[in-house]
Amino acid sequence: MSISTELPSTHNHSNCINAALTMATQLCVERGVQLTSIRQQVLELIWTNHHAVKAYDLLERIKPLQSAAKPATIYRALDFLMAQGFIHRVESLNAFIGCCDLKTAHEQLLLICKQCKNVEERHADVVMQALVQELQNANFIAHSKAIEIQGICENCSQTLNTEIPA
Amino acid sequence: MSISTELPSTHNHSNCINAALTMATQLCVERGVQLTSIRQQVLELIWTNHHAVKAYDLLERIKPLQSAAKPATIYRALDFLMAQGFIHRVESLNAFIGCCDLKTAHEQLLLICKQCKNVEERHADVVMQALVQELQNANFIAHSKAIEIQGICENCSQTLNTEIPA
DNA sequence: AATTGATATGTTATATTGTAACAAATTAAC
DNA sequence: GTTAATTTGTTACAATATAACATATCAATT
Repeated sequence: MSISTELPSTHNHSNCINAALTMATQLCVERGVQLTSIRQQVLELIWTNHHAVKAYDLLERIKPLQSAAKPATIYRALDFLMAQGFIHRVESLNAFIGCCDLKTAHEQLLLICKQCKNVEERHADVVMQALVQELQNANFIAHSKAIEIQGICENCSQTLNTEIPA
Repeated sequence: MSISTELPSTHNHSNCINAALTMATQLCVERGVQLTSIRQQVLELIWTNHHAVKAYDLLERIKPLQSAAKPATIYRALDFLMAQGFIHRVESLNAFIGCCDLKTAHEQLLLICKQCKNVEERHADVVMQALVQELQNANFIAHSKAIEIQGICENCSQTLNTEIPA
């Protein structure tokens, strides 16, 4: 049995990378902050695919480019990218993904596929509105919201279904 | 300025502890699994209050009772207690809390107060229903759901409001 | 161009969180 | 009582993250 570890073939990933980098560059100019080469390299490495990436994997991957890189190098870049909203931390994986929606910067739903490791970010406005209402009911002042769902994505469950004989 | 780190005075915490231990004991009998003394002690230590507790803090706290305790001692007990649904892992804190709702065992909303460190578990049925619908829309098969909100709880924001002069 | 202040990076060391692997002990079932 | 399964002890280490301080870079002003 083969297992899908890819996104649908309709997905042209270079579009994702280009859009993210262009947008980040533009926003940094607007905000008067510096997208230094280390920060840009880390952002590009995170955007290698739609998997969540671990800090120490980033460290290994950046070493050919930045031979002096140490853990702090990566964590500082990650802190910057998170502060700017360019990436998300996936709490349940201790890992990081690129943010797919830099314009609205809503906090969103993360669908984490255990099979292919892709993480999909969804708007889920209905869920978010219900959540905001519930937080009001609780008189809770939210600073950050993380909704992380672990399971099997559509693509993987279809692949499994069609490849396992009855 | 004083800062509240307590629950409202209406809260009688020994009720929480007793209920949790009684229920856990009963469920272990029903399920034919062993609530050994280590496991029970860890569960009690988690229920010391409504804060999320870190594994290594539990290790320090259990040492007077179990002098041979090592990290694995704690992590095994935590694994057991999670498998039985007696505790939750708080992903965004790398910490653990007692589950307040052993009967229904719904996955719930965690409200994490940065001020007093208490973690409140809420049913939030509307949110959960919206979430289930959204997951159906996405054709995502969920195995676990974590909704973790960081912020300031009702009690702390009231305390702050009344104690900071205008 | 030199000075300054702010920001970013280099570097070392260490803290924190979590697991693997195998031996020994305990418990439950026969 | 013997056996099989489960639990615990123990050692070692892997993986994740931060503290602290030195150095370098950059941009704005003298």
